[in-house]
Amino acid sequence: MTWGRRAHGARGYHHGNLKEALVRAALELIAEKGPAGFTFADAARWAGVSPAAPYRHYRDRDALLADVARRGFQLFEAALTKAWGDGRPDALAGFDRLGKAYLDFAKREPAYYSAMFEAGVPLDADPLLREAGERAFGVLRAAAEKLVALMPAKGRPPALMVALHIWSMTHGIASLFGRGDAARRALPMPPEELLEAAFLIYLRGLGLPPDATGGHG
Amino acid sequence: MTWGRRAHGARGYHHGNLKEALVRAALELIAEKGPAGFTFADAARWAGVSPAAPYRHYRDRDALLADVARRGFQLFEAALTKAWGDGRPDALAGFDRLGKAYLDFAKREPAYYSAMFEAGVPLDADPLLREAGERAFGVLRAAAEKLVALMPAKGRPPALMVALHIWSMTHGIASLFGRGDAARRALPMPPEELLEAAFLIYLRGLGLPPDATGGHG
DNA sequence: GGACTCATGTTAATGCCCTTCACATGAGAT
DNA sequence: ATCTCATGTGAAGGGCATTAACATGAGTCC
Repeated sequence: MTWGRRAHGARGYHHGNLKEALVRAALELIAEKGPAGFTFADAARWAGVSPAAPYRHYRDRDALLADVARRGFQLFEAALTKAWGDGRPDALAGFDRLGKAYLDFAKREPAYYSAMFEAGVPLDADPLLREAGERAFGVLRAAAEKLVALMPAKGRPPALMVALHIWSMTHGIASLFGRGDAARRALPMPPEELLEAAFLIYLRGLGLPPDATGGHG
Repeated sequence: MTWGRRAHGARGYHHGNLKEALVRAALELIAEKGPAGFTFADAARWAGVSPAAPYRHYRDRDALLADVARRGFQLFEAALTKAWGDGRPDALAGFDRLGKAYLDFAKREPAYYSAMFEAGVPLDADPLLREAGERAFGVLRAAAEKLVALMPAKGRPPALMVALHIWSMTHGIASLFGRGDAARRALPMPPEELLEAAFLIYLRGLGLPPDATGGHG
């Protein structure tokens, strides 16, 4: 009962910043027990308020989850944008950082990642959520545009398709092997290496200049 | 209350086949409301028994879910094995069927697929579950062995890595775009085409004989 | 300053679900 | 016919989701 009244700056009757506290609580609880084992009442308890208080800020548990997912997509977009670094010094290097940033996000922010991709949050639930997700994907797509521009125009694949391939591969690896949790499969190599090798093979299949790939995997 | 007493062959006090009925109920309910919106009590109601009855067959809700996942992996393995067809007439054709069978399973058996990959069932929970999952993956791995055997020994990639790449890519596509549900993203092309194109590019990147790929995507 | 208003919290209450316990039933063994 | 045990029932305790009625206090308007 005395956990955070002063520590977090909470006051007496009114919390003052309950919405943010609920989001933090959700992240803690999701990271701890998975998206399924997170309850609205838990979040309220964690924030030090009564079980009914969260309803003043979120319509229901799913709305809170959707908000967490939306914030996650924003952070995700920022991380991807930073990693891409406008494709410098070249698109290949940028792509490599992009993939690592994706896996890194899944590993370092498993709670956000769960909410974004595994919690079964319907994207239609919130237009803001859908938009945030599409903006994050937009980074991948813009990167793919620059990547295919390296290729000779003849036989150049659609950038959207390339972006979807990269996304699928990376998400597949993150989803199957991404977290060190006990719930996931074991791997004979780190996920980053698995992904990097896949990138190199895929890019070679696209006909990208082999000299820029730094040799072999 | 009268829905299935006779229709499903259930008797009076004793159901007679409750375990199977619970599995079917779980599949129905997961398909309908997702793995999260499935409750033990619902399954009991669906089977026409009291809420306490399922506990005679499963320790708890998660155990039922794990059993559904285990059965799913068995069906999955059978579907993949059949699709692979021992790599005839060649490994490329077999691989193509394998990918389609993977997506097809995700689409036709969303309830099984959810339980297997998205319900957060810990693989450690049941040794039988883990084994079933590994046997299903074994089909992919055996196929990858035959595939890399087509390549010149020099620079031949590890078959396990190839299997993991294929698995990740396919799972990524299935997970992100696989089902027609409203909860998933829209695609400018059917997932099967997206996957097939990725296969072709990836195999070309591996240096597989281009003439066997049938031209381009 | 004092009263008003409204966002934000609380308590209480309902209904559902999870889980366990004591008890009931009936199918198969002796 | 009786015994036994797997299987099912009903009731009960505890928790969560959700709503309704009420409480608090921060900001606003005189």
